[in-house]
Amino acid sequence: MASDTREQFLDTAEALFAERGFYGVSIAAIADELDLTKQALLHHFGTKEKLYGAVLQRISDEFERQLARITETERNATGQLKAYLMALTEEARHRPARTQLLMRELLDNKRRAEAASTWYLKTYLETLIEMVRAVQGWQGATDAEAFALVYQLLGAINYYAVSQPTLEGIFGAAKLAEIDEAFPARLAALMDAAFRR
Amino acid sequence: MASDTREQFLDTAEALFAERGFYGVSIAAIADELDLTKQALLHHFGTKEKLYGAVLQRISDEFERQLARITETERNATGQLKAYLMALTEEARHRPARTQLLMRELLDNKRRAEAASTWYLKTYLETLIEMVRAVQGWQGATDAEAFALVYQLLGAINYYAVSQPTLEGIFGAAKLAEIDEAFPARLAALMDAAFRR
DNA sequence: TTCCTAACTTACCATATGGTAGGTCGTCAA
DNA sequence: TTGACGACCTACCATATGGTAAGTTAGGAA
Repeated sequence: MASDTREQFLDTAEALFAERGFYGVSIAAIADELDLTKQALLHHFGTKEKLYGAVLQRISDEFERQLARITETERNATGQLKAYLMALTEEARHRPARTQLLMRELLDNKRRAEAASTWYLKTYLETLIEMVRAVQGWQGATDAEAFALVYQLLGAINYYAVSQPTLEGIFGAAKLAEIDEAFPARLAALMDAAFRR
Repeated sequence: MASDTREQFLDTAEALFAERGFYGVSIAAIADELDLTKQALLHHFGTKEKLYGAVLQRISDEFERQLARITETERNATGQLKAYLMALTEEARHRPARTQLLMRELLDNKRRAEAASTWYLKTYLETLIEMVRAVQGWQGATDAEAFALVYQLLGAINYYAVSQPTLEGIFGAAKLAEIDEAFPARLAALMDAAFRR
């Protein structure tokens, strides 16, 4: 099927870009993975940049869907925020590539500075700030305070997620598994402590 | 002076690698910055990989020195850990390139998987875990718990540091300055909350 | 049957890249 | 004065890369 190939391109591109970064991957390498030529890829996406953009777009869409799903499910604000951040942790653990890619994007963003690459964060962050505001004791917080809180938690989650391979290299798989088990509980504790005011 | 050129190469290499990543920078570009040819660079460092290694090495050395300095200065354990993490925040803010570079290294590490690139983290993390253990109420913590705590705080700090340019793009310089001011206090609060047990 | 289009392919190209080979030149010790 | 050496440079090269040009082929509409 036609759109099937396109989707497969997006999958492999996402995985490879996450692993090696934009400059670390050639379009030929991506195409090879599917036993196609790079011209097939160019046929679908035009340029390498556009392919990369399409990968980000797809992630952004899924992000928004996920956030929406949780705000609908959970009732109270604190629960929502907590549930969302824990879901993010879970997601980051079992699909690390995505988190890696976004971290790279964060790093490269300055140069590739079109507004196009920040959209996915803006509304997302604003939603989270709103959620903090709804937490007991945080109604009066300034934007900056609410942002700082939420960003610190995001940092705790994403930094850890991205470190997995390196940590495995340092401590070994067994030790990492232990840490991996302790992490969510510690995170929950951190969140509770952070919300208290 | 001879070693002066070498040091200058390290400086520019560090800045450029931080900004664009290993594959995003050519050795010619680095040399250009100093009005030298890439052969001058190769003369000093042999290969691009070795240059990169030298950059990391230098950072690692300074890291260790800084950690040592603080463990000597501060007396009680909680104060040490807190002081160190706040210093890290400060450092990350006014020298973001370094933090960026280490974040990239974290991401690329899997592929460039020689032990050589993890050394700088291992002893460093172990020291921090020891410090957590010395905090009141944390003596009985498992390695995994202490690690999780410390890593969550490192994540909060580094993720934020690395996000500066992107955040400026999203919120504008004025808003970012506000956030930047609120951040340390929130971080201190988060740490206090996290230590309490 | 004919025609059009999407989904590819092979050929080709300009440019960039990391690295080698072999110099030049100034400084400093013998 | 000479000779060695470090710090550079010019010339060169094989390879990889993103992208263009010009096909080929299968399938569906007219």
